[in-house]
Amino acid sequence: MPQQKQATRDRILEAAEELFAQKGFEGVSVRQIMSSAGADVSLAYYHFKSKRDMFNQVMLRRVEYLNEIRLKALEEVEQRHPDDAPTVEEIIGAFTRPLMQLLADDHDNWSHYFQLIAQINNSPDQGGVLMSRYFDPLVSRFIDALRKALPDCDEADLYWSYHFLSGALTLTFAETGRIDNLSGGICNSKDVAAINERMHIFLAAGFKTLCDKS
Amino acid sequence: MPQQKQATRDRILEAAEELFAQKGFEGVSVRQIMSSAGADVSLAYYHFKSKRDMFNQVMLRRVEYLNEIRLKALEEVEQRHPDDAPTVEEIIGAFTRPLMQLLADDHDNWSHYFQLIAQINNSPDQGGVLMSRYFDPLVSRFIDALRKALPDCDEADLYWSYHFLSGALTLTFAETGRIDNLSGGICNSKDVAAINERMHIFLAAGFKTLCDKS
DNA sequence: TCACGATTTCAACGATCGTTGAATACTAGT
DNA sequence: ACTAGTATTCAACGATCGTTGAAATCGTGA
Repeated sequence: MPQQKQATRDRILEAAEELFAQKGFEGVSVRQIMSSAGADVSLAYYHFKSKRDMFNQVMLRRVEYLNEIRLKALEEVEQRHPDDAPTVEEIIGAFTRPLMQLLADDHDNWSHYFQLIAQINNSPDQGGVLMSRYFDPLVSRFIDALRKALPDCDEADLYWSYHFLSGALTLTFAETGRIDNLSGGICNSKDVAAINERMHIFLAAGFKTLCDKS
Repeated sequence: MPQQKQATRDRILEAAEELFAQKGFEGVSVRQIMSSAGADVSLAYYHFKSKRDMFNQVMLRRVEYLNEIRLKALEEVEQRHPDDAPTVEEIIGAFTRPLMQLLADDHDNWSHYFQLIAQINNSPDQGGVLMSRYFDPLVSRFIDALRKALPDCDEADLYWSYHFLSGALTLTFAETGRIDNLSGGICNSKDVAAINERMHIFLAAGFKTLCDKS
């Protein structure tokens, strides 16, 4: 694809990503997206088949890279343990820290993408199929690692633990500002460092306790 | 309000609740809601000021009862401990079990309301202010109880722990079916008993571990 | 039985929606 | 400079959106 066309396409996708993340798929019109991208409405249908196709391309644009760096983080942790299994904290850290790092770098507007994922993960309509489509291969790989770290864990406990992790993680992505209100300013939704210090500790404790309950 | 009018209003609110929960505020038209309620479009504007007002009434209809039974559950737990503080597990159980009980009873379509809350909690646009408006007084009351149960806990740790709890809880409400796919059928999104056995264990462990990390 | 107010229906408003085909501007190779 | 194809703009389609005012129907007390 020529450089210029690619640049326009990316501008559209970035505008779409931000607006979809804020207002949801139905809450934004193609006109609003194209206006925010500084282009004519009908140009959307030169670059994409439909609004839904545009949404799919927004998702696809980043998901491959995301799964790649998280898999690499897991492999690095595993290579540090050639004989035994990594700890639960290490595995969960490999799952969450690459994302936190992208947020902390404040590059390429990753926060918008994560906000979009937060909405999708919690949408009863299509959330299940979309999240499974994009993330289940990677997640299964992480669950395999966790199973080795928790060899006596019941399978259902393992999956439910991941479910709780997923909820905690994606609410963090949403950056709704609620914790700011609730805590009276003690906490800040966008304080990545504060989250990075705490999330894997909280979640690893949940995993270990639930999976040892028998 | 006359009985008949109230009945129609409730039919509209129930249809709106279900559709808002599935598709979001912008994803559903007033015509769809009224058609699902079996009434004329313009009747919506006899009973409500606007679509947004209808949405607010959907929220308000249940929130008072919800906060009431959860507060009562907390007070019961506290009365069982006249001298010391309740355990973290007990407090979190008082926070989550009344909701699980409503789901288990399968009465009055509470699942739709909870799905709606899941979406709102994770919506970057208005999620923070809406959740704070409806739930922060009750949540502050629970955090007070947790502070007593964890007297050495850092304030930020306490609030972040609640944040992770909130994410895990509301993703459970969403019932997206993702855990069904991911686990290959081992887990079921709607299996309230399975959740009830696990959630408070996972979350209480997170609270206790994070708040004792110092 | 009648009348009156409360509830519901009918018909339509302007605005905006997603989408399309034709016309225009641009860019690269000759 | 000319041309061919690529990228963008213009104008408009029918459908649906939230909302409204007036007409019709209903239930109720006189």
